[in-house]
Amino acid sequence: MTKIGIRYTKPRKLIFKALNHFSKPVSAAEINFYLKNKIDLTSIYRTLELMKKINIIEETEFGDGKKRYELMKNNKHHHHLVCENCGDVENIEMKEDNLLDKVKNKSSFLIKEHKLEFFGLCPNCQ
Amino acid sequence: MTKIGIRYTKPRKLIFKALNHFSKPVSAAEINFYLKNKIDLTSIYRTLELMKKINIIEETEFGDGKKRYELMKNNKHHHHLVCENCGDVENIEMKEDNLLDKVKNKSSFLIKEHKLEFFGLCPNCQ
DNA sequence: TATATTATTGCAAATGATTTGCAATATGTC
DNA sequence: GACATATTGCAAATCATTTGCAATAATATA
Repeated sequence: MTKIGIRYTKPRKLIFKALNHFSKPVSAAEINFYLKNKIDLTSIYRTLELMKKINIIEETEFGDGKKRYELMKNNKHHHHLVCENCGDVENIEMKEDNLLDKVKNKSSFLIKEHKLEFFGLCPNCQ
Repeated sequence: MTKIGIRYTKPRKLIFKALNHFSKPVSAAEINFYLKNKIDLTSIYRTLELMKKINIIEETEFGDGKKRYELMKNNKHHHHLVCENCGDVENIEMKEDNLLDKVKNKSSFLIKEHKLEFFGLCPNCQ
């Protein structure tokens, strides 16, 4: 009997490399462009889906109808500042335990994750 | 010379009524369904666009690829708890000045707005 | 009140992101 | 290296949203 498992293939390596290259959330199309079309968009989508499932990337949405993905470096979750003018993104980390505790007290939901994004103007665009 | 202006038409009244009926963010399709197809989807999209522009509704995304809209009651902005199982949504308000101040200090972005959403399981689905 | 002027609507078709089916290919195991 | 299975690329489908345009509705003015 042959073992089954997830394979670390050439396309997946490239997509991982691409994600690693960016330090901000990127769309499937951006990865595709960065990889010069070497990998089919479909495979990029499927790989991202997989990476999301095994929890090595995080998905974000900035409101323009495309999903963006980002490697979850050292398992630390962070938030984003998005420039409404040029689209530039800055990462931001913060202690948010207080906030989370507050919400957990207020609500009877069992909270698993949260998303916090800020929108405004980057230094260049102000 | 004829004056120009925004018209408060029948379709717009209905869409407003629909938004008012829901106490959570709803998609264009949900509004359309609620209004029993009386108003064309296109017009719903255009009206939502307009309402967003004149700042009477807020747009949210819960990560399933649809935009949702919600009336901005008494100008108070709030956040959401989304059940990952049944899709139910609970509104939540909180004092977040501390948080905002912190971010403003940490970053050189000029922050205009932010979105904060929580995901987990509602009481029924736990 | 009728008419003129401009805004808005509905329909059909276009677009853009993402997904699905499937045969061809690459991987890892024995 | 041969085999079993996972993965890929391509074409086509799907889903949300947008656009063009001629028909219609709303409002100001005669």
